[in-house]
Amino acid sequence: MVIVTDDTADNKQTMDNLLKYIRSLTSFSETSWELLQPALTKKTFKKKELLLEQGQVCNSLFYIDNGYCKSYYDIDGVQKNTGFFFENEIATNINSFGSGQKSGFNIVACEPLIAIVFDKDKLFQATKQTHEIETLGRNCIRLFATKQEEFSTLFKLYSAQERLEYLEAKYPEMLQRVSLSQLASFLGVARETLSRIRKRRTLA
Amino acid sequence: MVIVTDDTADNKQTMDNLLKYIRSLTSFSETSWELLQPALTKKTFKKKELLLEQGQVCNSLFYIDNGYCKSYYDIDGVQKNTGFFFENEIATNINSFGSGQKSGFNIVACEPLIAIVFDKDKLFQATKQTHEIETLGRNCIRLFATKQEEFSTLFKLYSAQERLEYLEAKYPEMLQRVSLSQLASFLGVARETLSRIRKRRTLA
DNA sequence: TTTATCCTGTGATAATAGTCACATAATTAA
DNA sequence: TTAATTATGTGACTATTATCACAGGATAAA
Repeated sequence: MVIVTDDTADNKQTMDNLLKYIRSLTSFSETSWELLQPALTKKTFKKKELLLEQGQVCNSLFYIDNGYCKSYYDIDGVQKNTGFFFENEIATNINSFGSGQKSGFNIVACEPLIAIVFDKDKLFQATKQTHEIETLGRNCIRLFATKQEEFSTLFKLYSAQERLEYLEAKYPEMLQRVSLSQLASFLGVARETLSRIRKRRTLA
Repeated sequence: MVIVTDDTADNKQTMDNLLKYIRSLTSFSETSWELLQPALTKKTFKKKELLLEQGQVCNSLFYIDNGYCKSYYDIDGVQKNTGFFFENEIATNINSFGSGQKSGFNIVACEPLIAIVFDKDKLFQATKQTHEIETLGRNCIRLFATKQEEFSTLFKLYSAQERLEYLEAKYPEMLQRVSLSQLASFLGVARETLSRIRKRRTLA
């Protein structure tokens, strides 16, 4: 028995994953998919490799096929994490991408990463061809907005411990894959504090 | 000299404001503007009147022409503010509007409010007619996402005092128009704490 | 394997923020 | 105008979190 595992087959799988993701968001014809192709490039990143660097303009959307990445600000040499992006999510700086302003944060691969990069200019070309691509874009941004709103609300409504419990309930994968110190930064608490909160919870 | 101040003139002014706002976001032809009309209704709200109620599905976008409103969660009878929306902003629950899920929060007029309501179904009809309306929608959501991201980042990067200073620098209008106790909730601190932070700052 | 690096846990202490109580000021309604 | 309501300031005290220091464990690289 021969199992095909060459690059071509891998690429096909990755592209299939993306199409499946897209179709989970909106109806998407074969024609739209063909029109979208010129905007797409498969790309791999090594662990710790930057997808986006602070000070640069973000001209890409990154569909995460495998691995995960995070966004972070560098504040006086300390990394403050603001988001984690796993499989079947889009990572980007939506503000920089949309407005052309410089990005205030970095995006870095936390594991070896397989992504499909959407080129902004080519995507906008494709967008003009069909409503489906435009609708896709709108839905992607809406999901992004919803998530941001969700996390910003977390801080207004809940204590650090409640925020942790929320993530445990709603994003268990994040807890599994992200280290305590990385998560602490995202939750806006010191790692020591998160360690103690976790201990309190396992005792109680 | 006769100054025309009847309803018709008022409506025209409000509509003109909206068109100006739209054209600040994207190019928008007279044709698109005409196509959009069926989706629009001018509406006024009294102070404390609800634009959106928790548990209802949000089927509207509210362009704020005059006055301001806020979004808040009711947690055990206590109002926790999550957003303020002033003139030339769009207030809505983007998640509920986009997904059809019930809203988890309320939106209420904090002053007598003049708004233009976008009806969802009619807006979607209009969206199919021209790319410009779809692009407008995408830009509105992007602005919304950017703002949510900005505020959620605030909590991860800054202390309560730094968050206040950020608002003072970037959204001075909010400080002017929103009372201390309302703002405290938005900043995720007790009103007493915000009062003391403010005192510390005026002394220093 | 061995070293180096990173991650986690924990004590001690300081800083920050929350809660309760109450006085006063400001605003709104009668 | 007066009364009622709402908003703010502040003291006292408690709770939570940050910071520093250091030890031990896990992981990765040589």
